[in-house]
Amino acid sequence: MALSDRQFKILEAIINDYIKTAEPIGSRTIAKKYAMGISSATIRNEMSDLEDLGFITQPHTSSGRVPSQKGYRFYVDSMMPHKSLTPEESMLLQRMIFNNIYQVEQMMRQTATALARLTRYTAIVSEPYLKKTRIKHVQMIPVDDKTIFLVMVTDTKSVKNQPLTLPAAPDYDVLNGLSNILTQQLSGKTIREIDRPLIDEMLKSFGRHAHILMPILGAIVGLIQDEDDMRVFTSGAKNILAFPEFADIRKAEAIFQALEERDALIAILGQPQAEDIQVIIGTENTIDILKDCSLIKANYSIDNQSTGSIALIGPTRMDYGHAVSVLQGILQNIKSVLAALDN
Amino acid sequence: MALSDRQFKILEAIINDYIKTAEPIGSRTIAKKYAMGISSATIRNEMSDLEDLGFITQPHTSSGRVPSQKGYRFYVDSMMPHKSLTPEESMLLQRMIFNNIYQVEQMMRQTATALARLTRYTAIVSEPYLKKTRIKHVQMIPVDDKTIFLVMVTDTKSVKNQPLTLPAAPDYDVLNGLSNILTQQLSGKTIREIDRPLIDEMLKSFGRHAHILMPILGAIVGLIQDEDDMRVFTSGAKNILAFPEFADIRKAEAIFQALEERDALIAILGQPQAEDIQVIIGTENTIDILKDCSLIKANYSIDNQSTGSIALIGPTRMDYGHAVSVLQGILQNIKSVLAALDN
DNA sequence: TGTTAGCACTCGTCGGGCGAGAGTGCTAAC
DNA sequence: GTTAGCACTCTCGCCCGACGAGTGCTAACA
Repeated sequence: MALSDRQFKILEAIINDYIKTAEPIGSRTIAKKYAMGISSATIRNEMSDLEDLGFITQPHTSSGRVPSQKGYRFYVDSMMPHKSLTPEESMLLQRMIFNNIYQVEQMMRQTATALARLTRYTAIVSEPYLKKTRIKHVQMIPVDDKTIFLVMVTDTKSVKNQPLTLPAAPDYDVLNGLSNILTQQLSGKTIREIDRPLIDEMLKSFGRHAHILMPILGAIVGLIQDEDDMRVFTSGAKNILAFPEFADIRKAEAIFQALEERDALIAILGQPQAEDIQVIIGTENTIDILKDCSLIKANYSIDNQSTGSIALIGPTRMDYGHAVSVLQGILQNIKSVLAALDN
Repeated sequence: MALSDRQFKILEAIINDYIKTAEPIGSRTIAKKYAMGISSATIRNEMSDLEDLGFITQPHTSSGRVPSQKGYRFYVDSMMPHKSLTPEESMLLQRMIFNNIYQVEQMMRQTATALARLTRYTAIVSEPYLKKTRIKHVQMIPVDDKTIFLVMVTDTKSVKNQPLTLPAAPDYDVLNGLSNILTQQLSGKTIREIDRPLIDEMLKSFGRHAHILMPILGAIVGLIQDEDDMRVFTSGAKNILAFPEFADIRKAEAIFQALEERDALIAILGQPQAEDIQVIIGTENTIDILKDCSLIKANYSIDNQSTGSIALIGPTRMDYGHAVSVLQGILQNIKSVLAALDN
């Protein structure tokens, strides 16, 4: 079901044009503007096929075509131009980011500002942080044969809990024993201090229940990450208003709302992923507010311990190529600045 | 030119109604809704007079009346109801502000959030800060017979200058002498350290030029405040979108832009004023972006040295009574929290 | 003299109708 | 397989008239 060369070119033209103009694009326009030596009628036939394949849609009969979510996905995966920053952009970036950096917080702010300015989208940046909350007590409680409750008390005197589904949950006595082991081994530790030897030791103590240790540790880390507050900065929220897709104020309002709430921002940034730069288009995002938006996201880390994320939010009709290149450029800068700060 | 009792009541009705509905209000509506025992025709006559007096205007012939800026000013000065917080509001406020306060920054954030939530306007809060930049050198340069240039060098090696208009500017030699006195007395000092005895001493040294000392000191303090960076928090920017007066996205955009720029925010907060709570309506504000808005502003201080501001931005059609009462309530809370933190 | 009813008038809004324009799908010919 | 041509669809902007809210003025009334 691969696209023919011509279909590819037509799809590319449609997406590029739509990214620029936000207007549905018709066969005649393509024929004229992109001069590919075929008539508009032929293009119409191809467009009809592209629509059948799900790459483009019509807002209404007898209007031009608009890329669909699948179309954008294909674009990002297979035909996005690999732009690099223009010299002006790089210089601006250097100037903005290295200007007066004397602490991480400031760098994060500047990063967010730079991202928003260069892309004209909305930037979210989370601070890399060192996890510091200490575990005090861990207790597991059986719920049913597959589920247990994990309860944790931290040195900040907060109690957190989370249900946990296991292939087969041990019974009360066993859980109690395991809870004791966990408390003994982890009490007083931050999650940074849970290292390989410690894990190996616990695996041994867990004996035949070793297989449930990692899910439990994962949950504990999650709870603490939740507890540690990570600062999040945004910039360029107002850029949203410039896009015709947000002319309806209520849509914009929902996004502004989210941008003001730390929890919402953290949810948007989500868990760090393995990939370098991730592009999440429209409803690929599970967060409802962003169903009309795309999110471009990257993570960075310092010595694999402390990680932060940077992301861009824009309409699904984003200039993905440019946004990705700016994000990459900034990522480079962050890394070098952080390295410099570390010394 | 005092208003008759009846005119007063009619104006009050118009303003209260308009604050609620954002719709021009006609004579019949007043007659029906506010049952003041006179016919709509009479009200029409009175409204015509109120319009001549400048308190209300018509968006177009044959539409209802809308309060003018002068009308709002009169309302705020003379007829604003003195509301106090509802018990729910006070409790919410207590909960929000005292919840988990362990540092000033967090309190500021929470204050901004609370203000925005309770009023549904946009809140700006600046952190109280200890001025720390030290003066190194002060030099005054004559420009013409009324104006001098004040140039200051600080220990952070930045040079700042500002024109200053005086009733009669001394000539070059005098200014030079006075500059020397200023530099001698102020060098190495922060603005916190400019106290009464020091000022008295300088007044003596200034001799017959004593009267220009205070404006000069004012300018110096201004320049340093400018230099010291003060953190500013905002909350509820998205509330702006809910007002029909900002249905035109471009207006909203300008405000969002300002809310994202620290310098703009500081300009909005402006210099601390003597008054407790200030209401600045529409074009009374010199900042262009806010010409369609009103600003309610208050300052607070710790031992008269370190001051911060809190402010609310809304459409000129604001519920001034409520906003002022919330601001007052929050001010109280800030003061007590700060006092507690101090110990 | 102040108040009111009545009336003519103004102006913005809303909905319907209409033409222009953009774009499509289909058909038939090349 | 490609293209010209054509009928058709749908949106958009425009005009127009009806409607309603509201006014100012006048004349009558207490």
